[in-house]
Amino acid sequence: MVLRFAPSPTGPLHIGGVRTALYNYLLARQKNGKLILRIEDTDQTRYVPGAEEYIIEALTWCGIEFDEGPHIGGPNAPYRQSERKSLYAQYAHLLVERGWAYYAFDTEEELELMRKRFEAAGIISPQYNAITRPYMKNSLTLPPDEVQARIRAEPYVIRFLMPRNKEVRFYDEIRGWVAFHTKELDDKVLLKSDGMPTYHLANVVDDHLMGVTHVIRGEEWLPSTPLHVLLYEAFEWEKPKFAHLPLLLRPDGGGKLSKRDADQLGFPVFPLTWKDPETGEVSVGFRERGFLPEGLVNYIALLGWHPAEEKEVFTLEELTHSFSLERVSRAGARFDYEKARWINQQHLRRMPTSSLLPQVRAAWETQNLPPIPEEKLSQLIDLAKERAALLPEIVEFARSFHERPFMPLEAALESRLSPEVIQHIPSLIESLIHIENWKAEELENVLKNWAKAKNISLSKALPTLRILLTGQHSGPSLYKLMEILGLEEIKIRWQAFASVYGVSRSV
RNA sequence: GCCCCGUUCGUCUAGCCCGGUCAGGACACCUCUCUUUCAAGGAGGAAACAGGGGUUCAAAUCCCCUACGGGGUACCA
Repeated sequence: MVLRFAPSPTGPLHIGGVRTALYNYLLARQKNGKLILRIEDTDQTRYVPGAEEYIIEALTWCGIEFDEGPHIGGPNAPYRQSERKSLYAQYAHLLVERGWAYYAFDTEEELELMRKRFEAAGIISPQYNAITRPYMKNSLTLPPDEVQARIRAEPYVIRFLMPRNKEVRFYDEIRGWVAFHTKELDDKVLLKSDGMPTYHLANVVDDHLMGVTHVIRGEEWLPSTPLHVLLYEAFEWEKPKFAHLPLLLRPDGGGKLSKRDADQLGFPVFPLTWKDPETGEVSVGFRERGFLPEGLVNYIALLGWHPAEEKEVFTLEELTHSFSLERVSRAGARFDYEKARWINQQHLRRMPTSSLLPQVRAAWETQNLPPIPEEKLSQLIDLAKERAALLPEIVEFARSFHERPFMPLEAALESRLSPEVIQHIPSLIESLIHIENWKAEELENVLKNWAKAKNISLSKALPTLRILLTGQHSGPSLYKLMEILGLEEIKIRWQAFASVYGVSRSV
């Protein structure tokens, strides 16, 4: 089983592309097959610098690894179609020889003229086909000697000679039998005037040459599949199996998720942040938003595929075992950011703190936050990961805890303070000093005894204590937080509070 | 316009191929519960077979039509 992912380096890979790559990857791993990355850069006018590197980095981040590709080489090198350019012409000419294709010399203006003329005659969208072909300048209408002269003297394209009236049927692994009629299809250009192949020629030639057995791609390719099927026939090659994945739709369902939606939607559509080299525009990626690759991959796997069991949280490894094309659905799926967050949260909770540590540490440093001991950061991650959906929430929690509360407090926090509780804090500090076993459990005992002794309810005391110690009105267990804070820091924070709020006795 | 693909809770979907369970799960939402708080957790709730015709004792499931949505219709992929 040989599969491939064949993106075009015209910009950042969006999330739909990641899913296509993912499904190819899952199948390749599951069946012990081979996965090839092929760069389809046959349109030189749409080339975007950095796009290829982006694609590779993004897929690598997701954990999608290839067996062959431009970044790692392989027996089928080169893997960029621009570097395979010389290859395609001979195949195009072979088709001409076999009568499946022909030369065409029409200029862009002439094509435009033809369209206008036929439109005026009442044809809705004129194509280069059996009807219009006889009126155009090509090797089927021009005398042979003129054709030869033109081939030598001017640019030309090679077009596929679409059979007049034939039904093309093929089996789609997801949709079942699909049929098209050739009378609806046109004479697609196979080889462009710059010598580059179009996608249609290049993907068929390369898939054949690289031994690809399964073509898994987006649904937008379904309408051109009959052409590809005919090409395999014309070449007398065995065709691969086809599977066309449902599209990833915008949350409103109004079309496929596209690059343009990135900014308006309020959530990323790219795996990594992308800066447009032309406009300088920046689109935030899932990685930068704080998604774990495991979370993102898990979520997008679920868009259009459903596991046989009732389970939703999967590692990449588990996905390779559970995935199957039979359970891919046919209808387009809308991207639900809330659920994506939830899935990510599940992964965050399962992730050992030790593997979260480097990532949090990295974010900590890029934000130039005050130094923090490894041990303490680790303890904070432990507490925070249970309640965070995205990585930055952990960083933010650790930061807000590590930094001393800003005094005076904001009015909203101030209003939650209980003066009665504050009166008794000095005596609490006194008790804390005598604790031998500085652990959350012991702190809980001491606090409870203190509250009892002072005849104040815990539900009144704890919020006030939390605010003056952490500057937050909610968060993880206060006992645990106090354990991490330590006696000295608690004293310091209490003093800072007391000096601003004028509590007479301080410790 | 034409061609192709699609249509089950707000969303992702199970069930459809091989007609017959209160149409199941998850996210989000609501209620209760636990908790010092916010989350998380636990319990419960509301919520869908696009419409119309057939076929059948029986249809979400098979057939046809309609509507709606999407994709394609380039010397773009």
